[in-house]
Amino acid sequence: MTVREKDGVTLVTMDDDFDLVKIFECGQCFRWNADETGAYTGVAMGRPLKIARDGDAFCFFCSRNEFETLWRGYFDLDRSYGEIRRGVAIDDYMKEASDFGAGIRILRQDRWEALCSFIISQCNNIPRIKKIVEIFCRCFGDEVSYLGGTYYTFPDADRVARLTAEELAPLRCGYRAPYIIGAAKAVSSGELDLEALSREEPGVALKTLKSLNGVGDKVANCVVLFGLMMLDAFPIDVWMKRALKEHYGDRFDPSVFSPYAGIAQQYMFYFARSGENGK
DNA sequence: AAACAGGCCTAAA
DNA sequence: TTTAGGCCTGTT
Repeated sequence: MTVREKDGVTLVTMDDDFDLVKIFECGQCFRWNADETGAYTGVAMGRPLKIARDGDAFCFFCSRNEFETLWRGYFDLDRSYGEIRRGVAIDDYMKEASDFGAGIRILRQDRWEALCSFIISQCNNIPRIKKIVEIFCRCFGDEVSYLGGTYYTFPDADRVARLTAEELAPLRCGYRAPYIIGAAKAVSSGELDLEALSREEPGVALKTLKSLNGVGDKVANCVVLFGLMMLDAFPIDVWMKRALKEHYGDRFDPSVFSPYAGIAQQYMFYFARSGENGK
């Protein structure tokens, strides 16, 4: 990887898996959107960012300093996903799935945002999740100007903890509203310390998250994987259930992919969902 | 129009 | 420990 700043933007050449479309469309995040040129813009950790492909490099529309302090970690650029990808290709099916998903990386997302987003995700499809999250940020996040446009940060837990379910009505997120507020109160009060949780064993983190009302096994595993960056977590949704049953029968032990079961899961999930159009 | 969506909760076997 | 029904809302 080479990094150089030029005319106020940062150009990065990647020597490892890095596919913008796959990273942002594989279902792990909800706030990145492509424009007509294929460039993606999103907001994470309170900062907006645009990324465009530029020949064999990627153009990050931020200073080199911001790239190094924020985005390098966010995109997990110091881990070799190519190596992990080849490692989880344990059979013909996983070889096909991991080839198909080559370029995916797991984003080091904000912990609270991940918790909140995956609570919203339950029993919803991606377009609707994105819509709800966007309204949420627009209503309760902070306004940020960037490249001539207006963006909104993800509202922090303290802010959300002071809201009522009625105030969340514009989100049209239904029965998930009290779940969101409950989680916000837990985080805001300090009763739930996500930062500390990220240093615990995955099993402890899982159990702690599941003690929240509205957080079950699936959502908790997503938060552990995408929010706490524990790459061995293995969320199983309906797509994964189908794929696992079809290729491995009724019993399956994700520890065959350890310590990267979560990444294997993402290849499997993205591959399984690839038949769906538009969603 | 009724069923379903990237679940979860509760009640009941 | 597993299963059924209900839940907000939007789409098909």
